[in-house]
Amino acid sequence: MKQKITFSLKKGIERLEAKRLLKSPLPEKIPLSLSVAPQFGDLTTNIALQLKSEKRPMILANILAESLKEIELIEKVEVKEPGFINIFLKKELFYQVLSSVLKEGEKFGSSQIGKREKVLIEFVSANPTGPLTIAHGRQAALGEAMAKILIACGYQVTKEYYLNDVGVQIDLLGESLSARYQEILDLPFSMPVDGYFGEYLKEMAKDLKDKYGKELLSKPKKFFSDYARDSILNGIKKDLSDFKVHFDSWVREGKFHQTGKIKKSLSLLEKKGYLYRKDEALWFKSTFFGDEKDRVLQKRDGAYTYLAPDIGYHQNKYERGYHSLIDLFGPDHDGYLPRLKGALIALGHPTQSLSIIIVQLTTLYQGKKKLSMSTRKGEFIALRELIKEVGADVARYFFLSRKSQSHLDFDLELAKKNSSENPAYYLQYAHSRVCSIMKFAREKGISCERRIKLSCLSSLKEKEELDLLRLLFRFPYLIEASGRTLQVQPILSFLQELAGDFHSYYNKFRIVTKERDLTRARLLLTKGVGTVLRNGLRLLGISAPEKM
RNA sequence: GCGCUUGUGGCUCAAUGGAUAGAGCGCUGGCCUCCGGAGCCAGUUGUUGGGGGUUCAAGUCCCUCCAAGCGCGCCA
Repeated sequence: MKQKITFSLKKGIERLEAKRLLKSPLPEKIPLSLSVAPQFGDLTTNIALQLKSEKRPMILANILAESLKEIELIEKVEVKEPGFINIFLKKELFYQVLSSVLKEGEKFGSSQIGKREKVLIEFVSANPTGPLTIAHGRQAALGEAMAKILIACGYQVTKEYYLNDVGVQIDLLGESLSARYQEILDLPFSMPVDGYFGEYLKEMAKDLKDKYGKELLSKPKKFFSDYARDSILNGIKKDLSDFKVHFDSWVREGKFHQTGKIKKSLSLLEKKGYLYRKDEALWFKSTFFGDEKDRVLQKRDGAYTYLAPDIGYHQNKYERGYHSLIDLFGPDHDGYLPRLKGALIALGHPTQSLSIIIVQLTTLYQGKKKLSMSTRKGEFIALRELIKEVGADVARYFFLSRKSQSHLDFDLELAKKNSSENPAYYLQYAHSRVCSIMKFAREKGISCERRIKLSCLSSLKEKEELDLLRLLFRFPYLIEASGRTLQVQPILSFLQELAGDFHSYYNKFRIVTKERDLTRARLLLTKGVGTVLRNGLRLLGISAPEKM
């Protein structure tokens, strides 16, 4: 429908051009958006306001509006000051939408705009030095949702977790565990200054003592760091699976050190002239790409900095055939971006091929008290505790109901207290209500499972019914927009509106009545609403229960 | 000090530069002999941090000031 309208508008504009009414070049894109309020129709365009002309926008708008009236399924076209063109669609179109919802089922809302393009989305990637925190939970919820949305838009998506499994942090982790082990054996011990002080290492040390007694005292450092790393990693994997987040691929940083990939990327940079030596270290000219200073890639002692393997890793993503990369990072990485982006541009990759999304922190409150979140100091609320307190669905709802660049305040007490009146349940309740109505109808022997007759839908005449149909009509466009902008939150707002309208409708009208055609039509509408709710919730990773 | 992000009812947050700034929580008062009351209906709450500017149109863009969070290593 949208395509037909933009096509017609385009032709209209070309005619204006031919009459030499325009001063500006033809616009590349015709803006056509879903209207914000019912009195402005279903679709609206401000194109007449954007064209530069000697004529007033209202005049242009009227000319363009004329040509739209020819299109099938358009009820009427109105032009409003200062030059909006508002398009009202016919009821029949909405009946058709409902019938495609019912026909397509769980596919409704999907599209092929991604053209099977390969996309790699990397998120969480927490170091295996401690349990996942709430901040990681937010990234996990967002990344998982984005991936599902992109898949629905027809992209080939790989979800990847990059594991920093080597280096100073892991050494420190091992030393910390080793110290805790000595502590629990009542031997003198000293924690490294920058070590990890969380309770989880004490517990791990206790496990070691229970299993092996004093046997491990002679083990080398590497034993402790490997042990700590692997058992924390197992914990992370379990947390993720409890949070219903699944990764297609796990990549270890260690692999890049071994295979010489880092060296290869660096020599490529060198060939292009972006590297130099100073003070016995190897530097990258990141200032050339807008960074505040140049960065060291290889230290005086020959070891790589964090940046070097990361360049190798990203280069490797491109080599694996991905056209576009998405990274979700925490806000502590924002100063880091210019160097990474700079390096990838230096390697010849188009700047638009890399989208980096900074996911802001979540500040956790217990009532008025702010809880700190440092993994090293051991002060944090683990994701698993949050899930235990409020459940995975509620946690997801909170994470996704804010746009990613907003700081999010999460009051644990409130979330617990309000658990029975939680906004997350509002959506799920609407879905269960749909299921319950369908069940009621089935038990009464009323079936609407057979072939859908459009003629029966014409009994849907109430304003509330048409409004619900309008919402169903919007859904596919919303998913497309979400796939383009990587904004997840609008889907949640939409579902909230759909659930709200359905709840109101249910309270105002009876679905199952004595009139057969009306009942059948309303049941189909109910079923369609349920399908869209379920599809939307699935994209967000929130379950859609049939009963609550 | 510099950089990034944020500032919207009492609280937590929405609003592709568009038309009357919306939800939830809270508070007040109503609604089940009938498809689930985890719901619905009505009411209450706003100089969108302050000040300038751009635009037919600014919560949204630009400048400036104020406030909060984060970041400014040959750490990761």
